[in-house]
Amino acid sequence: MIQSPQQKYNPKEVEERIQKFWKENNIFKKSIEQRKGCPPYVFLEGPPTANGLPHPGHVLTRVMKDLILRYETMNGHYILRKAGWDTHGLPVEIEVEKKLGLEDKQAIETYGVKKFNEECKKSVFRYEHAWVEMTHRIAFWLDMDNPYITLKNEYIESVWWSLQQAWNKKLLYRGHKVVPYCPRCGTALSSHEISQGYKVVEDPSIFVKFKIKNDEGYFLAWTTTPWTLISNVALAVHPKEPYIKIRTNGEILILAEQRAAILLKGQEYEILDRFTGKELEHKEYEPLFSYAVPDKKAWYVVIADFVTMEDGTGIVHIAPAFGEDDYNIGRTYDLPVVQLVKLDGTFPEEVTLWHGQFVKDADPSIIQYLDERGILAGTKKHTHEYPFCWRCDSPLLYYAMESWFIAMSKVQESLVKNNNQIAWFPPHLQQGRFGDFIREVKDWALSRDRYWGTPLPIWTCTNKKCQHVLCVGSVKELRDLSDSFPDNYDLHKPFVDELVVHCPKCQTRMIREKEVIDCWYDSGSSFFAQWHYPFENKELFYENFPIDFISEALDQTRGWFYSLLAISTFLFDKNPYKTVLTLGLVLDKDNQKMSKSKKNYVDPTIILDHEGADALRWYLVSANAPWMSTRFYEEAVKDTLGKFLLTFWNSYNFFATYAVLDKFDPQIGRISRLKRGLLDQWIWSRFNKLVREINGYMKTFETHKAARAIESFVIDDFSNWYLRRSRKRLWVEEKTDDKLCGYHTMYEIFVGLSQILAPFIPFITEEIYQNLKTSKMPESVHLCDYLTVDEKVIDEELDEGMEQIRALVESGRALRSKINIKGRLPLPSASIVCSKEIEKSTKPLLELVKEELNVKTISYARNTTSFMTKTVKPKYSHLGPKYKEKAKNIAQALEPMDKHLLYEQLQKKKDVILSVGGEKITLTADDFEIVEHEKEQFAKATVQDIVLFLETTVTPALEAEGLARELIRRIQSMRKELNLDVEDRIVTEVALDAVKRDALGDWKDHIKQETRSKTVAFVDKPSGILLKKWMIDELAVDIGISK
RNA sequence: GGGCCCGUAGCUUAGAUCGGUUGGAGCAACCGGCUGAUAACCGGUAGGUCGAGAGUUCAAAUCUCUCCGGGCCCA
Repeated sequence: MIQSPQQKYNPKEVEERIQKFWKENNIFKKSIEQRKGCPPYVFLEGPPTANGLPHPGHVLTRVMKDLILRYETMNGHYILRKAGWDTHGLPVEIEVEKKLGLEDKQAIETYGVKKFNEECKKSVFRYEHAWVEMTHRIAFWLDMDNPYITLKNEYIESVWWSLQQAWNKKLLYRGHKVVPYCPRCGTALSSHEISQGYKVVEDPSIFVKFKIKNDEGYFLAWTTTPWTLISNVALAVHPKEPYIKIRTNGEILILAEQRAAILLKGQEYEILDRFTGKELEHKEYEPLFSYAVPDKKAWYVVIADFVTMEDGTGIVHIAPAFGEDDYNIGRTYDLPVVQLVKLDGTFPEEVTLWHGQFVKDADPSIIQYLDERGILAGTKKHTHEYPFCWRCDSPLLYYAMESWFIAMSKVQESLVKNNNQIAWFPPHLQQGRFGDFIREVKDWALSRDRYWGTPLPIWTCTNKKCQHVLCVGSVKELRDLSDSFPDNYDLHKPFVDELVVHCPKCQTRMIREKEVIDCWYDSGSSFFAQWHYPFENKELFYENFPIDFISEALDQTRGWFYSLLAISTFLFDKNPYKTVLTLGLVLDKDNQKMSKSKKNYVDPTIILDHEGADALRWYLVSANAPWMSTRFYEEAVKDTLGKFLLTFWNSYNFFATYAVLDKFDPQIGRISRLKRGLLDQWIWSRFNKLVREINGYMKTFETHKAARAIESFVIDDFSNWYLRRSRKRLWVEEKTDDKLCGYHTMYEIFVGLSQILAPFIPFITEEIYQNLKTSKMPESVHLCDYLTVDEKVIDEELDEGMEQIRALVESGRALRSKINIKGRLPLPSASIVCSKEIEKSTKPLLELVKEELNVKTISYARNTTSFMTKTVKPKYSHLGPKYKEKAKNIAQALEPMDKHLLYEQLQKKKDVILSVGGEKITLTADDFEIVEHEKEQFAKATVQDIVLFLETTVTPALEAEGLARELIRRIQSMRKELNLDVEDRIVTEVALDAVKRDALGDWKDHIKQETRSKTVAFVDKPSGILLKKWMIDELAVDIGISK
């Protein structure tokens, strides 16, 4: 039996109650179990790190994931929803460093790596509770009891296995990576660390001459880091740009033509030769310094696209140890990596002149030295951004560090191929940001010289003669290689480093490479490592690969979305996921990124407490396309609550209140839909159209459009039209068929709405469903199947007719307001002028118009003639030039004439003869404009192809009826003021003007009935428990009512 | 510095793929009305250099270029 719902919607209370219901009845578990054996829809959770509090952005991601997963579950898919935690990485270490007051790596070593890593392990779950709580409150159904965790031995073992695969495929190699490095802290900085420390500084920039080998003249190069010249190994030019050889001041120089024009402006120079950069390739020059002893060919010209014509000379000095571009071009040309700078940022012994000096401090001295040797062509101050250490404020050096790489460039074609198999939402990312990235993919710098991470499983034999290197791919392998491998182990530093591992070739002790790996590799391995594949769960893995759906925010494009694809590509040569939904960022009210330092951070729990999870979810889903950034602030969620959720709740409340009153039972007396009235058929047709529309939008993740379609259905079609139009039939006391049809239709729509809305707003829909469901229906709305459209019930003609009817009603009401005739005053008739087609589609619904417009009769006409009259108006632009000064007199003569008669005369006789100042003047139709307007007793409104006329003559009878309605309304509002029950009966006494009293005689019974009065008496002095004086227009009325 | 996305009324937005009459809604404001479900509803009024400028065109919110602002990613 349907129960009376709460009048006020209290989100927190409803949500807590529903959570309890789900928990007690294991609904989440059942929603998965019940689909066992159904086609799977594989989802992979992008693991968050729980060492920080969840952010509104995380809420959005979780809401969107939940929406899609609930939707697909209801559509009959079996979906596992394993949670995951990302636990390694530098941010974790930094948090712990701060907490323990450790300043640098040395301090960590002193503190003890074991203790440090234990702290890290604790730290990663510091806010786990907050994450679990948030996930729970927004109702993201996720199996958080069995998450994958990247720090677990099993997880690490799977990662090791994959690294061994890379090793076996010869993709894992040791090389150099140029990183921003702080010489004081002795550590490389991650990109997010350096982005905090850019400053604008002024540095010396110098022009240097490099003597061409076996030829006269010099290459003129430019640099802002003179200290790197000592490690110079090449010069780079742009392949396509023109270069010139010139003679100026008795010197021969080569530089870019464009740059010469700017640098040597006003100076005289003679152009000796002209060529493209490409032609200079491999031309040799003499080194500036003799400190470097390269092991490979060096000191020649290379070509590179990154050379710009915006500054410098178009010739760039290359030192592969100190610049990423330099390093990459060095790899292309197999240049030596000359690195004449020590880790502490000073020059080593071989650089005799500046030995022991900090490189940046040595710049002036180097410049002076070059000048003395006559190879300095000029200096210039250069202002640019330069990174500084956020910790100690030292200038950072770009510095080539030894690093392990995965040779992604070798599988670039597969990456592109596999990317093309993925359905990207929004599509532009596939070939845009992401496609660009993988087309120019660089080798993945995998290793991090840090502590808290998956250890790189590479061991090297310490025997100088052997030097065997191996990559371990399982715990068993490692155990077999080592002495005394304990039962209790933890595959982190320092355990792995302390193991005594023997070389399988010479039995000498092997030492592990000290690094850990990039934590992006950890999370990118989740698609197999979550199952401990290939050591366990092989079948589970194959059932869940490739993944159907992943979704994260835009910043993951080159993060997790890439690391998954990269790893899957070299392991399986397959795209790991079929569909990826990229979400926009969540910004604050002013479109600014949320951050704690800016204090514009909105705490989601406040909104959850005030507006509730459903309002929050609905706002996030309906506000914007998922891939667009969304502003997030409480006021916006509040609007959503008021606009949509409360309307939904109140219409449900209205229905349920009456259903309870009438003891409506959905299982009794159901009337076939075809036998129901047109209004019922119409709303059912609309509802099915809505279902069709939603399913279309959900396929393309246009969740905002789906949400808005539902919103407009609920508010406009269902609440404001269907329910409003249905109110009267519920007020009837006896159980009419019409009333029953209404109840059944409303019931079916509410059940249907709770089902289609369930993935969006899981709480309120469950609340409604629980009250409405019969014992034959699934125990939770989340165990129902999603609705599919019933095309048969969609009636386009009815729909169109209703559209026209609603447009008519609207314009009719506007018309009444324009001519100032209140809606309560009945009018004798309305006429609709329209085509036969429109008549056909609107005729069955005409009763609605009649009631809404409060007219006695309504009829159709094909044309407007009987309502309009045509008149003429003198056309002064015509009469003026023709009659000059007489025109004024003509106008005067026309003035008193009946313009309609004039029109008719012009129609019949074609002319009109006037006598003006004794002169006869003949005017023809050309001299007039025809003006059309409605006859006096009609008011006219036009909607599209329909013209509506209201007859405005009010008879005394109509006036009496209008007055009766005015009285009813006032008595009703007094009932409301007394807070009476709908069923309560009252005694009504009314005092009003005697004439009106007589006129109202016929309406007394009607008033009695409408106001549920036992008696209605016209008296001189009304009595009652509530007495009120009213003014109805000019008429004073006193009313008294009592129970 | 480079790449990508975004910019429409005070706010939230439709319209942009494919140029075509006067750029639609909702919220908020104001005026009027209605109300025995509603924090609602109905009618009206006001509110727009469609981020700016230039170009293409008979015609640009829509196409092109430049610039400005915001965001993300990469340097």
